[in-house]
Amino acid sequence: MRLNPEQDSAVKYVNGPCLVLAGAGSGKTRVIINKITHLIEQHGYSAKHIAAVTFTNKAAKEMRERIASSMDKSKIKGLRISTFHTLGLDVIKKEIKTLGFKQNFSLFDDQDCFSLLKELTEPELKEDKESIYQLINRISSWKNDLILPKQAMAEATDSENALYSELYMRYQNQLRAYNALDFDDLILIPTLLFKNNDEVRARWQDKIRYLLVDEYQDTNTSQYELVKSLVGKRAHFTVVGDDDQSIYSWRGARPQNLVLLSKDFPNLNLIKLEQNYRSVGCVLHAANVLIDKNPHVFDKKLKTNMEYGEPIRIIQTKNEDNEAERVIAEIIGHRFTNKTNYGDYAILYRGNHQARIFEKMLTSNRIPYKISGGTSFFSRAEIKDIMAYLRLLVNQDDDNAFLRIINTPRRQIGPATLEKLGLLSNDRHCSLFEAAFDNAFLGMINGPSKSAIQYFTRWFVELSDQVLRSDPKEAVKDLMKGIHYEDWLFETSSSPKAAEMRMKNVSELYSWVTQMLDGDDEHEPLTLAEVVSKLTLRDMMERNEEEEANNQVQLMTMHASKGLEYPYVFMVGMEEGLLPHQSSIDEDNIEEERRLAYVGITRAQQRLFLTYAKERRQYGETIMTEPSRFIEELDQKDLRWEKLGQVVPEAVRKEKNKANIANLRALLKK
DNA sequence: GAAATGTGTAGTAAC
DNA sequence: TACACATTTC
Repeated sequence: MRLNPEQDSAVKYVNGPCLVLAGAGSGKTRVIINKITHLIEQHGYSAKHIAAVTFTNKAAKEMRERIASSMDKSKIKGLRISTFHTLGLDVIKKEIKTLGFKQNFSLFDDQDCFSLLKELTEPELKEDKESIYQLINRISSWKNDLILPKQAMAEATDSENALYSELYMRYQNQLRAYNALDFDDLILIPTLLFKNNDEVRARWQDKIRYLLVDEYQDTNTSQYELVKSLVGKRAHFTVVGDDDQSIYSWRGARPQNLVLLSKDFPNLNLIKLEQNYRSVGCVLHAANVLIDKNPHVFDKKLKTNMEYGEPIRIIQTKNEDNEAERVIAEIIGHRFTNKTNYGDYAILYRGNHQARIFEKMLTSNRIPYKISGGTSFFSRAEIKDIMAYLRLLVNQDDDNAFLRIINTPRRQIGPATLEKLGLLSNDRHCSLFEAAFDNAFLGMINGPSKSAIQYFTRWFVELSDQVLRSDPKEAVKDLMKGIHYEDWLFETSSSPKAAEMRMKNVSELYSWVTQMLDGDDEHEPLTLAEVVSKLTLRDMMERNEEEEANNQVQLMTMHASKGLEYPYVFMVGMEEGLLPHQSSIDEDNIEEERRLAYVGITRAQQRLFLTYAKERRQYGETIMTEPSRFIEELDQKDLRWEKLGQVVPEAVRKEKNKANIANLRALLKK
C-alpha cells in the first residue's frame, strides 16, 4: 500500500527531530516500519544503529513481525525493537561494571515489591494494606520523576511524606541488599547513568543513532529524559503519539511530553496523520463523538474513506454468564455466515478477571482462543515456585525467592528455623542464604532441620556453580529433578487432574527456559540470568503458535489492545463501575476511562459489539448494574440496541446448532 | 513441624 | 465465590 503525503513526509524526514501526531488507525506503525526500511535502504543506516521502543511486549512483537515480513532478514540483524524496560535492562547489563552492581541481580515484580515493603514497614504501617499500596505508588512516582530517596526526604514537608521518603530510603537499601531491582529502576538507572556519565552516554549515542518511539504519549518523565539523553544534540529521532490514546497516567505517563517536545527541540517537525484506514465510517464516527467529550491538547479530526458500515450493536444480557454465552454465539454464527477465521474476532475487557468466564465458555464450545497479557499464568503458585527457584539459582541474595521455596516442597525447615536464620542475617548484614552457612546459626539448630538446610544450601551452591561454569541447561534440569516437584504437586493438589494441569504449566515454563537458553536462528542463546529477567518482564519469544494465531479468538484487556486491530470487536462488560471503572469514578478520572473506551472502539475495522449484563456477581453476591455512560455518549443513530426479551435471531440460533453438531462430529471422529 | 480448619478480604490496567 | 492467611489440632 502506498503512503499518503503526510505519511511519506514523516518517513522521509530523517535529519532532525520528528513528531508524528497519529490518530487511531492512521497508519503510524506503517510509518515506523517504512521509516526503518527507509533509514536502512536509503540513508545507509545499519540496523544495529536503529532502535524502536514501544510500551507493551505485544506491540513490540507485532512490530517485529511486521518488519520481518517487509524486509530481508539479513538486513535487519541487530535491529532493536523492544519495550522501554527491556532497553533499560540491556543498558544495565552492558554497563554493570560501571554501575558497580553485582553480575546477577534479581528483578522484582510488583508482588515482590509488595512483600518486601510489607516486611519493611512492619513497625510503622502494621498490617495496613492500603497504606502499603499508597507507599508503593509514591515510591514509583518518585522514581518516575527521577527523585532519589535523599531528595525525597529533603523535600518532605509533612509528616506523611517524611515517613514515606524514609521508607523509600530503606526500601532502596533493602533492594540493594537483595541485589535486586524493581521495574522502575530499569528506566531510572540508565537515565541517571547517562545523565552523569558523559563517556557512557556518548557510547550509547553512537550505538543508537536513530531512535523511534511508539505511543509517545505514554512516556513518563524518566523515560523522556532517557530519550533526550540517547538522541543528544543530534536529535535524530521520530516519536509517534496520540494524546487521545493516553491511558497510562497511573503509570506516571505524561502526555504533556508531546507538548514539551516542541519546547526542547525548537526545530521539531510536526506531522499530523488524520486519515484513518482502519475502521468503517460508523465506528470511526462513534469514536470521534465519544472522544469529543474530552478536552484536547491537539486538534485533530479523523476521516475515513471506507463505507459507513453496519450499526454498532449494543447487546444487553441477563448476567455475565449469558454475556459470555451470547458473545460466543454471535461469533459462531457470524463466522459461519461470513466464512471468517476465529482470529478475526477480539473480545476486549477492562480487567483481566473478566477473561475467565469467556475462557470457560470458549473451552466448552471447543473454540480456539488466545488470551494475551494478564498475570494468570505467572500468578499460579507452581509457576511462582519454579520462578523463585530459578531466581535463587541466579542470585542467592534474593531473600524473597529463598523464603518462597526453602520449604516448598517440604524439607523440614519451618518457621522456628527461619526465624533464627533471619535474626542472624540481620546481625551479619547478609542474605539468608549466606547466613545458613554461619556456624553461629548452625549452632542454634539441630536435628533434621540442620541437615536439611545444610543439604539444601550446599546443593544449591553446586548448582549455581554449574550454571556459571558449565551447563546452565543441565543445572536447571538437575534442579527440576532434585526438588521432586511433581510428587509435591500430586501430594498437595485437590485432585490428580489438578496436579496434572499444574505440572503442564511447569513443563511449559521449563520448555520456555530451555528454548531461551538454547536460542535459535533468530535469537542468541541467553544466560540463565537473562532468561529469568526476560520471563519476569514477560518478554519471551512466543513461538509455535504463529500459524494458529489467525484461527484463535483473541482475548485481551483494552489496555493491551492498543495499537492492534481486528475486523470484529466485542467490548464486554460495558457497565458503570467496570468501564468507567469504579475507582476512576471515585477519583473523578473519567477522561482517561473515556480514552480507554476510545482505544477499544477504534480497534474495530468492520463491526463493533458492545455488551453489558443487567446483573453481575461480585464477591459472591449479585449486584444490579447500569450500562456504561460511554454508550449513551455515542451518537444513538449509529447504534442498534438489543435488549433482553428480544429473541436471538433465528439464523444465529440455527448456525450455532449447526456448528455444535459439526463440533460433535469432529469429536466423534477422533 | 505439618495438616486441618477457620477467618477475612476482595489486585483496574503493564513493564 | 474464591483465595490467601491465621489459628488450631495432630
